[in-house]
Amino acid sequence: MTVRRMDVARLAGTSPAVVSYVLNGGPRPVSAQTRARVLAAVEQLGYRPNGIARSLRMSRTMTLGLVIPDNANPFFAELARAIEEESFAQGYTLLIGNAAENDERQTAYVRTFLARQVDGLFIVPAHGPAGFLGELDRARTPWICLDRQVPGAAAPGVLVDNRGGAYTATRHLLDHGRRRIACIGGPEDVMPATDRVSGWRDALDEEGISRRAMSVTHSSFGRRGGYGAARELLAGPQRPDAIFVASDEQAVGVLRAIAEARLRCPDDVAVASFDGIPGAAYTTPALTTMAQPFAALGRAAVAHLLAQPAGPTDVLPVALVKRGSCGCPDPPGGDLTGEGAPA
Amino acid sequence: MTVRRMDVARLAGTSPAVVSYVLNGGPRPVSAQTRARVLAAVEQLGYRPNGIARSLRMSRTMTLGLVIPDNANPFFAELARAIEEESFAQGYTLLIGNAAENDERQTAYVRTFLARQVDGLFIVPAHGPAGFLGELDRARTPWICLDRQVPGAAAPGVLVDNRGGAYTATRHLLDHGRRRIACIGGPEDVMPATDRVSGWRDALDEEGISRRAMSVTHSSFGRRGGYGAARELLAGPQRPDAIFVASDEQAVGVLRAIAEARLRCPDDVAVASFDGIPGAAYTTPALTTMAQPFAALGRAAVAHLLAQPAGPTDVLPVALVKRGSCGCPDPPGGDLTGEGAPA
DNA sequence: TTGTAAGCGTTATCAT
DNA sequence: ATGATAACGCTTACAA
Repeated sequence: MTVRRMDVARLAGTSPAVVSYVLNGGPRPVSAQTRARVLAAVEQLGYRPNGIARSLRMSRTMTLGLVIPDNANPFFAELARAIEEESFAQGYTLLIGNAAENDERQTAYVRTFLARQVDGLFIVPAHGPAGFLGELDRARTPWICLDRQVPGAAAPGVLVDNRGGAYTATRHLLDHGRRRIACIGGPEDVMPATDRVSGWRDALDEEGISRRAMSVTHSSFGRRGGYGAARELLAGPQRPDAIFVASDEQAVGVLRAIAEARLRCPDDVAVASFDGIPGAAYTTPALTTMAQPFAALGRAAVAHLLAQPAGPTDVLPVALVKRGSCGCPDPPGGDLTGEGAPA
Repeated sequence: MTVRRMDVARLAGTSPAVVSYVLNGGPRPVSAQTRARVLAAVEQLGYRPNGIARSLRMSRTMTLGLVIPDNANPFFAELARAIEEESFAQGYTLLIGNAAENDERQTAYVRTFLARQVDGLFIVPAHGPAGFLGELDRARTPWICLDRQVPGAAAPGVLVDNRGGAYTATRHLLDHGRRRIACIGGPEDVMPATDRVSGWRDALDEEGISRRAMSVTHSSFGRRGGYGAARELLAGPQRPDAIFVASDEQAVGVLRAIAEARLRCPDDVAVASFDGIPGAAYTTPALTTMAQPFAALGRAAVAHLLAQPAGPTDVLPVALVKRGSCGCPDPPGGDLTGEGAPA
């Protein structure tokens, strides 16, 4: 059908194996003369090795899989980007599956990725049931969790310091003199969000602020969730003078709600959030946020997955990025952080 | 090594071929009894067919490849999302390669995707040289261009009505009574941007506005490019009362520049842009934009790629979405358009 | 209705 | 240094 390795061998007047040795640089030496003839034949015929056949033979595909809950969410998109970057650097192609917050799709992706014999699997478990675990337990494929841990399984993962980061952000709001600091968290039981709520609480506890004065609102992730939660919060009896928001994406909605309520940020209500997505640098005012180390996360994730045997769960630090929403001076033109490349 | 089809056959007391017939529902019928035994054996052994071997045999991988110039750009991210969605619906897995605006990476991705025997390839050609063409000409793999056309090759593609859309947006600005409508385009020679500049010019021509009064600034795509271009424009001698911006992403930067110049949008300077990315609904004010039909683009792209023989280039319409930046009432809480799902 | 066997294109292990 | 040949795991045509 297409041009096969044997065709090249024939044209070069040698055997198929030698063609492989030339193309793969081993494992056996080839005389310079034959090598030249082979290369010429490859060029002439436009021969391209069939990676599928190679994978079958080698039982390695040089492919990794990543399943994320929702690629419309900039945080996951950025995480995927970082992992793709590092995978590419390591010679792997990355398969990305978008579960769209749907356990069936999540499981379907794990299944097809496994069927495609990926060499490893990254999973950011969607909120809710984890049917994919059933697919994984029989398989020999290594896999790790990212961003969150899945309740049942004891798979290692790569996480960030959610609690400590939230503490730092809230502490910074306190340092700006804010005292009535509300919290807009994620859905009730989603892991990174609950840890962030804990960090916020730690900071207020330390300051001796009574728990009764601590307002926590649970909202879905996403701009809309943040918008809705903030609307209620701002219309309530005890208007906060600051809000710690569990994600940048929600914070974008919060900013919008503040503007619609004819309040000013940061003057009336200061805001600090979490994630450090690129878009956080270009809101008005720009968002003060705990930036996740995306590039480092990508490197850690790939290294962790490929490591044999797998090490314990990695916890990476997050960094406070001060911009206008907390009351710090708003850097002009957004800052360089997270600037998208031209296109 | 792992559990093979033959192991299942042995346990079920039948032949390997029958196992295939059961699992693939054909091509030959299997008695209900044997079918049950096979299924039980599959379940008991946790057998999962090896997709690589299957692909090799079938010379079909049920995989499509997509190469985009820059996945940090929300427009391409959204396009990728739409294509992934439709590919998944059609039973295909999508391989996404991020060229990072680098022709070498672009070519590398085309090469590896071809080596992996993808059944088809979508390419959004990066600005600049197109080394990937060399990889493609020998290959039998079908491929199409998206968003832009590549100068050399005569590959069909799926595009949108850039010129007409830009005309509509500019016309809308004129209808708001604006007359000094500047244009912030993309890099000099990038196709969709030049067409959009043409559409803007069409509208002003029609209105009888002299070409000398038409200010066009070329900037890189991305927020930073838009920000920089707008800064200069607003500091210039003849401040425009409206700006047509070639992409939403640039428009975000433009909005920021307007705010920093202590001007108000839309009162002092109205803005309309192009693409309809989700983020455009959550700026302050929200962006009036020509929305690309992402879902339809995804469907058209997949259908086009899989169609044999390939049809002519598709051109899809774009739709004016009126929000606050042009002077129309700003819908509260952003509108539903492009709302990210929770995560 | 079921068993057998020939490939798919590669790599690696034999001999030579 | 090189030429045959046996897998890798699957699908399907053909024989029984």
